[in-house]
Amino acid sequence: MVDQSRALWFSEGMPNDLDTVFAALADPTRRAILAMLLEDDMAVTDVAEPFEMSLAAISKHLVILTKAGLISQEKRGRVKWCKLEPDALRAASVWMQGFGQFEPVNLDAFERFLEIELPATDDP
Amino acid sequence: MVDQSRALWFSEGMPNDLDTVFAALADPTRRAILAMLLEDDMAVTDVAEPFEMSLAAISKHLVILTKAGLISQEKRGRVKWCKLEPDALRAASVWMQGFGQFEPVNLDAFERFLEIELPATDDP
DNA sequence: CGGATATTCAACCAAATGGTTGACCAATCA
DNA sequence: TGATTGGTCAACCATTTGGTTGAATATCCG
Repeated sequence: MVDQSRALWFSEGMPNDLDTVFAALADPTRRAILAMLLEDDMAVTDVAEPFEMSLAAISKHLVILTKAGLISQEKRGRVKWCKLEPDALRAASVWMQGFGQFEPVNLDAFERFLEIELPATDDP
Repeated sequence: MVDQSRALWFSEGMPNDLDTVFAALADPTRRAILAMLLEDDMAVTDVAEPFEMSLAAISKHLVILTKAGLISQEKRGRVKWCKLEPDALRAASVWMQGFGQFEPVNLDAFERFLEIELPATDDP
């Protein structure tokens, strides 16, 4: 027999912020933005530059990332700077590890993952 | 200056299966189902029982979880058994850890997390 | 001041999402 | 056989999502 309370605590009540975080991560454009911000803080226009969609669309994506707590935005002068806030991933990461019980993953693994997924952009 | 290739490898090309996994995790009902399956394999009807939605709705959620690879379904007789497939979380977990660079998370942390999030279901 | 730059707002649109209901199919049981 | 149980399918609906365009709002620069 299964503990049904598990179903309730997770599906009821206030909008779990895991909803927001996972939903934010479900879009490849937003994950790409996060990957870019991993290297440096960026202005909105610069974030938008490599993408083929409008600035307004990117602006919306940034709002979603901000609401999820995954980035913060600070306006200095007329430019708005975007900063990665990796702590927002902690709860989600903990949640996932609870299932996977993976061995601790290190940065090397992440780099390998990037290499595998990366199409040949070094020789354009 | 920022490496824009990072934006492209992530947003272009075939539908990244991180899309599917994160989208699957973004719904609280589906996370609840996964949590239930953490304890035991279950038949579809039993999965549906604690929820207030129709069986058909749950059936759809299970399809989504299956497509994401997060569960597998095997039909024995007239009942279809659902089994957690935690390996599907690995890629997503690696992706997230690349950002957070969290200290290794252990099961204790997960248990604490469950306790915190759990409303008082012990005294109904 | 006036023009350019940075960003958001508002209205709109197509497609995807999450749910419903009722019919349907398969397997079991009496 | 016939009724019941387990589960999906199909059609439908409301809402959300991800994008567009064009106008609006600041801010900086000469």
